[in-house]
Amino acid sequence: MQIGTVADKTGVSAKAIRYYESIGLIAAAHRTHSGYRVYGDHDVQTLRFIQRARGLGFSVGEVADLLALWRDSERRSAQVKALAANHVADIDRKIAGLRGMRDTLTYLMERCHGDDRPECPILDALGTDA
Amino acid sequence: MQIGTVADKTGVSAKAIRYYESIGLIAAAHRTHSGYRVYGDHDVQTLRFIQRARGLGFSVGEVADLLALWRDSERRSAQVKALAANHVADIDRKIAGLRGMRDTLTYLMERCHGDDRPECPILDALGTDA
DNA sequence: CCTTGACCTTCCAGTAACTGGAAGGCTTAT
DNA sequence: ATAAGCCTTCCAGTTACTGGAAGGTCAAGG
Repeated sequence: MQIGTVADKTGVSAKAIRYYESIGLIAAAHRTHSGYRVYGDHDVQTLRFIQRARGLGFSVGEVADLLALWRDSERRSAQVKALAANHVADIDRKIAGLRGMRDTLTYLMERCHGDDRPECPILDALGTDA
Repeated sequence: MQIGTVADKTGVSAKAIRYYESIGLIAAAHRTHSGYRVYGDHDVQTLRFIQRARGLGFSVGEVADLLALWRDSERRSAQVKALAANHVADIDRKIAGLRGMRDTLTYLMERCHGDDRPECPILDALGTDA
């Protein structure tokens, strides 16, 4: 299989696959005599795993850890769960931050007439000395 | 006022102030004969505005728009409100994405024993062919 | 007068996780 | 022979800065 086929099968772009190889997230692919990368079903599995983990918001570094655990038959599920728990905590922090922004903005927007006049509590809130 | 004083007063780092100048978000500061940047209270106001807008998650480009509106006495509050509304929509999309991740992860975590055994539905979910 | 310390200056590199594009090689079909 | 559609590598750009190097400036102290 060439890289384009793998890209189609996994949803990971050819660019991204090369990138993952360059940073060592996946092993360097075998090459044809002319230098083309060659992949097998196993690589497709790995890239799907990566794609799903990235889709759940895990960083590439965390994905590397997850991959290692996935391959380690001696792993303790507690390790995986802990990794996931940390990630959920990260997500919760992000959500909390975004909700704070959202609440402030909607509060200000409710008070903004949103018409042809210049008065605007949103700008007032950003610009006051307080 | 030197840049360090302004940084202290506004919470914007000296590095960031120089960066904002370099990208044109703020005007180039006057200089002393020896090349030091000099600021006044007006600049402090502007940087506070920027800091607050960034704190609400507006991109630097959006902040530039907000600053222009802030300075424009002819502005229509509808413009400001529309900008804010777009940003809230962005935030909502981000929150929705994060919540989806969070829900999937907590669902899987609830089913993971999290003990010394290797079985783990989290890895299973990432690695299955489906 | 000289030094020390705390400022300031510019410029380069790095961050995360890729994407886009240029320049050029390979394969297969026409 | 050439065109289409792959593939290759390498460089640049994205966002919003931060860190650090190398060096100039200014006020205080010895």
